[in-house]
Amino acid sequence: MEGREISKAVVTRLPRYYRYLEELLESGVERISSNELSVRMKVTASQIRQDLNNFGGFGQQGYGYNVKYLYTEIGKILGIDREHNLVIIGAGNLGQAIANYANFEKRGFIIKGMFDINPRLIGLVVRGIEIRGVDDLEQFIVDNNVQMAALTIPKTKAAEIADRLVDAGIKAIWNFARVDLNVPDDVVVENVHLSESLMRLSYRVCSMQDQEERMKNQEEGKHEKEREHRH
Amino acid sequence: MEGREISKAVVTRLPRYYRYLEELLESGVERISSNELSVRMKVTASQIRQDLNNFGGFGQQGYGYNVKYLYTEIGKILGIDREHNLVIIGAGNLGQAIANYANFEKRGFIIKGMFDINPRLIGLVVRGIEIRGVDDLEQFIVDNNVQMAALTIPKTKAAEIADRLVDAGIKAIWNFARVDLNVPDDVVVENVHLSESLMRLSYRVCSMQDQEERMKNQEEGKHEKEREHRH
DNA sequence: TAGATTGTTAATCGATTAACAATC
DNA sequence: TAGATTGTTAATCGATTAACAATC
Repeated sequence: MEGREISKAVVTRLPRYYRYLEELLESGVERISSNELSVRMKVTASQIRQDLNNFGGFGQQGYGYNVKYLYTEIGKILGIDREHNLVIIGAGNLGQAIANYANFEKRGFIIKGMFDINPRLIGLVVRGIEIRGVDDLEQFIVDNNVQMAALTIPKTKAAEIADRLVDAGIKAIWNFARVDLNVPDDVVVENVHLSESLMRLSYRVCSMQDQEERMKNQEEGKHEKEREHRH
Repeated sequence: MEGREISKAVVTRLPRYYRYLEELLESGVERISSNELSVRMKVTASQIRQDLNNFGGFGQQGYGYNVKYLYTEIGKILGIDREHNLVIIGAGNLGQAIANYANFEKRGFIIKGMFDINPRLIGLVVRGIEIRGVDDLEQFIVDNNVQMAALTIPKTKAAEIADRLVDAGIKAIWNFARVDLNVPDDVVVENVHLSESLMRLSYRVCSMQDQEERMKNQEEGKHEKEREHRH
């Protein structure tokens, strides 16, 4: 049962719905139609209804969607209602940034431990969490029932650590290292490749410039022609 | 001319090609066929050829692609061959993580300045860059010919700062704040919504668990039936 | 030349949008 | 009840894959 596979595109959009519903909730909006929401989010109402109906009928004809109810339901779908025990591997700036992001705890992501290879970091305390050496790693994961790991270490060490995490029973890796990890089918990896993100930005700003350049040249070409005509 | 619009999906994949080509280059591989590359990258050879041919014919029949040439050309397409002056707004852990990521400079992204609102951070020096107060912001952007800004501040301040950046002439915003920014058409925004990324991971690990649960139940159901049959 | 592999066209697949009957 | 808006089916659009002629 429940055989339908949810497309990747839909999963990508779910957290964005969640965020907009949170904003609506905070500003005291009780109900919203797919049409109103579509205007705010700059997507089609049709897409919103299609997306939501992958998971069930959360709305009511003639009324729309109850904001609080829909918010809660999407939270359940995303697994935000459960608790996820997390370790952070790599206690550099990025690892610490994640550790300090308080909102994560609010959503059920509990940082159980931080690890690093650098002996100068080991023993330091960030947000009440002691930074440990990676020797402990496997035992710690088992003892603390850790399910997820954020990987904020250089790519050179990432593959090796990922293997150890998987062997220790980790089921989800949030990968910030600049490599694609090879893991078994029952382990999920979510990549945050910051350098790729920055390159996309670079591509887009450059192609925007090129476009403006072309339009300007076109303008000049027109003027050129006009001048020619006058001769 | 050059009127064909490149699809978002293609742009997303380009930096990944770039990364794989870099690896090949580093390991001394001179030439590669779309087929070999497709195996490494776990995509179809057809997709690789289609993607690349959006920008021109970089390969040669019977030979494949010259790794170094293709790497350079994709670099040009991504704008990595040019220099981009960058400021970081928000000098917290995340801002510092970006400032410390040396690779960015290697690819032509030059961090001209860092800014923060927190007076306790102002005056500190990170990687040789002094953290400034935001009063300076507009003047600094103009004086230093800054084109891009990384926004690593809380969502409450993000919209206001984004407006100021745009007014000062910024053309690209790398947005880490948990909001969608409203900017004019000629300004590009690349979002890195970490909380959404983590929720996607959560979704996927939960649906993986559910799936395994279902399979287990199915197994048990089968055994149940077998037991019934024996009676 | 023969073999390999591209560039490109055509076929397929999936995702998005439109439309509307169902129903609150 | 009448009006509004969903849930869902059908139509459209775009992206991916397959196939193959061109050509190195």
